[in-house]
Amino acid sequence: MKRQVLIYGLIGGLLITVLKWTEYRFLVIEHSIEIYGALVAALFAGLGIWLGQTLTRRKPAVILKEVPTAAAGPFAADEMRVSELGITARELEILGLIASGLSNREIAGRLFVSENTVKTHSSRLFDKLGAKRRTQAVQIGKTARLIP
Amino acid sequence: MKRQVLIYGLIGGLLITVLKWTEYRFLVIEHSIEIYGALVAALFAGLGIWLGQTLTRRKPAVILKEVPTAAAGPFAADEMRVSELGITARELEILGLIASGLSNREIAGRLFVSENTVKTHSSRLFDKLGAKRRTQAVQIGKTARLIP
DNA sequence: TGCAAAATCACCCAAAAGGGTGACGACAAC
DNA sequence: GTTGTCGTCACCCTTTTGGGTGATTTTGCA
Repeated sequence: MKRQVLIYGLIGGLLITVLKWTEYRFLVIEHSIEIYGALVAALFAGLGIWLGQTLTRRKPAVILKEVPTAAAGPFAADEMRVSELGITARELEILGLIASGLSNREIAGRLFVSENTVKTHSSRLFDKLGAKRRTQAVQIGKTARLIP
Repeated sequence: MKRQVLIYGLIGGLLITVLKWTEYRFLVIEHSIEIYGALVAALFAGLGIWLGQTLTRRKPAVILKEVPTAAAGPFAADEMRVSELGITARELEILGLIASGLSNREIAGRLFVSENTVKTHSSRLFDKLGAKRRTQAVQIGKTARLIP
């Protein structure tokens, strides 16, 4: 972050210098306001694009859409709460498989990983959900709309 | 969308007008190139930012927030299937407690019976449901509408 | 009243689940 | 280059769960 501020400052100074130079340069050539303006415009347009991309890079645009449950359409996990709880995609996946009644071994087989890995994931999952048992994790996950 | 295009057009026209005005205004006042440049710079920086954000915007993540199904009155177990499977009231009660995430010990405490009793009940329950685990029993119970 | 079903409990054993720790590689971010 | 997160896996140990067997008491109903 500090480096960025420094770089911005340097670029600013450079720009001012360039501007001063062009100013003197073109002031003697008279018919230059248009060119000058275009130059500045192009320059700052580029800077603006770069700024826009840089500063807003990581913020995902989220549109909340309320939908009546009605016909129980294709379920979509409440990403709000998922990220709130810091639950990863893998953990959510495993929560779903637990909810469908699979044992750790069966989950491991289905995901092509070791049983220990499944246990690690579920451990961390229970921690994040505040659950002591898989049944409790399922219950919490359902009321929090993490799983159907 | 059409409204937005219109508004953009209007803003553009307005900007052009303003620019023209400032151009004439400042051209007579001589020392105005800096102000003019700064204005154009700020303008195009803003435009650049807008462009950067617009052109590189990710598809907005649409989160479907399901509204709790209206009413969905007090749950009533499907007695048809209960009697079909030969599930007793006590067993159904225990299935509900299992689904709510309680351990056998906690269920025993809540029902004022021994843990062994709970285990026998749940054993017979799993047998009747064809479940090997409590999570599976919960899943089966839910799809069979034995529990909410 | 007597029987069958249901509910209760105990004991043993095996399997599954869970807690804790440590480690490693991949990968993105700063 | 360093840091942090994620996913992966192993090992050890405890708790929970489930299976099997047997037994006693309650209860609903014929």
